[in-house]
Amino acid sequence: MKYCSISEASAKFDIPETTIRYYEKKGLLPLIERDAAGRRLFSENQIALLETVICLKNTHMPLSGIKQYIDWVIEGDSTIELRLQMMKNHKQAVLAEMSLMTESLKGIDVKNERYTNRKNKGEVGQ
Amino acid sequence: MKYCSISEASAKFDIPETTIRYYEKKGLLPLIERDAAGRRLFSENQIALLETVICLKNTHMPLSGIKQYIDWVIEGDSTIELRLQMMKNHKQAVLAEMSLMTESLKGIDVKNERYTNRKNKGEVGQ
DNA sequence: ATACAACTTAAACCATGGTTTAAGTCAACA
DNA sequence: TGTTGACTTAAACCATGGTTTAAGTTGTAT
Repeated sequence: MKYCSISEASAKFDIPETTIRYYEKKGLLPLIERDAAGRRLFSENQIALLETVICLKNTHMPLSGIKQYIDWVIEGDSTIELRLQMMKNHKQAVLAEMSLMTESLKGIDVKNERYTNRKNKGEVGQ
Repeated sequence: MKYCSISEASAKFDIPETTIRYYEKKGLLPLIERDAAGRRLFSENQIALLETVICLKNTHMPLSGIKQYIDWVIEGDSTIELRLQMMKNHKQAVLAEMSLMTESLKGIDVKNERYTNRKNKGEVGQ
């Protein structure tokens, strides 16, 4: 199996090494191996897990939630139903958040149009 | 003109009164009037401004950015171009963020499908 | 008139998600 | 051999976005 260093993992996902160490300390990246000098060695499995962590982070799951998910991964196949349910709930939350963002963007656009109109008409206000 | 109390504003937008006071303190809600007892009175204009603040917050603009925007609103029509440009940039940032969220959701889905397959096939792994 | 709910303030406190610092270890190259 | 650069650690520090606390004022209902 191919291993990679923390600097390679950092470059691969464009996140600081400090953040990777922080995630490990928080329990989001368990079971990372070390070389003779104590340096982290990321297996392909660990890289896949880190990618999952990043996907969950990108969709605004709190680190505590990500940790719960990772704990279930470590626990094994008995937790697959729990994980699927968690992901289902999370996906709904993300879609709701994106809806809110879309609605809020619309609200902002409405004001922008007012500005643009005012610019041409010389009105005053917010 | 119709005025409303902090509790009415709080109810209208479903945000805590403490948060509204915090926003005022941070300069996001300037020029709020007071009654004889020193209580906040929100004019329709203020309510519209609060709605803008909330739209910007919902789309993850930092409070410091929202304050800049509000400062420009207060400054008057000479800042309309600046505001339009800011909103244009912000909108691009929000669309990029939503893209990343959508991509990350896909990444999560791929893993979920693997789980579902494994559940049926009895494989092992993340 | 008195009790209650709703309001006021400034300041301390809190959670989240990192980042920075200080001190040290190690491998490889000149 | 020594110095350079990448790595290690624990712990302190930081920014953001509020929330809570403590102490006090006000308006309305009984």
